[in-house]
Amino acid sequence: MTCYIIILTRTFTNCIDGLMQRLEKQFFERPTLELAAKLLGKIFVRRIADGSFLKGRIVETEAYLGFGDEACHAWRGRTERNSMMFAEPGRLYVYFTYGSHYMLNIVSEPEQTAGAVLIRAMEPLAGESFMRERRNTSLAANLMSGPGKLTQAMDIDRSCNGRSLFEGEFHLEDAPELPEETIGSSTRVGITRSRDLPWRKFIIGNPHVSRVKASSNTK
DNA sequence: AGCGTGATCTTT
DNA sequence: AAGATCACGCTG
Repeated sequence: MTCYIIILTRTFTNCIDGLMQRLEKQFFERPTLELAAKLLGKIFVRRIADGSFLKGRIVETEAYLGFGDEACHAWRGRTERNSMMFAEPGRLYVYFTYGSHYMLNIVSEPEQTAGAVLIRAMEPLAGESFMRERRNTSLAANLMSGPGKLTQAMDIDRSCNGRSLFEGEFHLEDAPELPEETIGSSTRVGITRSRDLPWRKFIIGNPHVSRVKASSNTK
């Protein structure tokens, strides 16, 4: 009997998984700020060398726009570092900062228009032992609760810059749309220019959202 | 609250 | 060639 229930549960779970499709190109073809909110709850997936998967549910993002947003790397135009922000939506923009951290962004806006969504935090869903080893911590809420942490956990570095979410080792899995009242907005973290824009989006109350100094994660 | 870290960009 | 800045994380 117990066995039967387990099999039924498994089957049901697999069905649910089966219904959740890989996100295709059209999903990313929307304004960056809207994309930043719609990405919350979606599942970022990387297949690693041994064939297994690292998965994380996106719980915190920030929007960056080339035009009219002085906090964006591309606000003064194209340079060698920021050029991936001008690519077509659905590619990864990965850069190095503060002498030690890689930042993961998903490119938005049509080709030749700069825009991207910074992935700031994820909730680990698969591959946690791999992540624990890379992060050197045992606490789940410390694996991917920050933009530098999640790239370390998922072994994402400069070599991932420009990779596509529509082929190869990276993709996003769809997930049910979140109720609007579960999504919070705030100003972006760690910037000086254009600091008043409420372009940070997060899932209210989720323990994997990054801790920010003297600000709220509640609204 | 302070500091390591190094690539990138601006200014000389 | 030199200096400033930086979409951060860790220790204390």
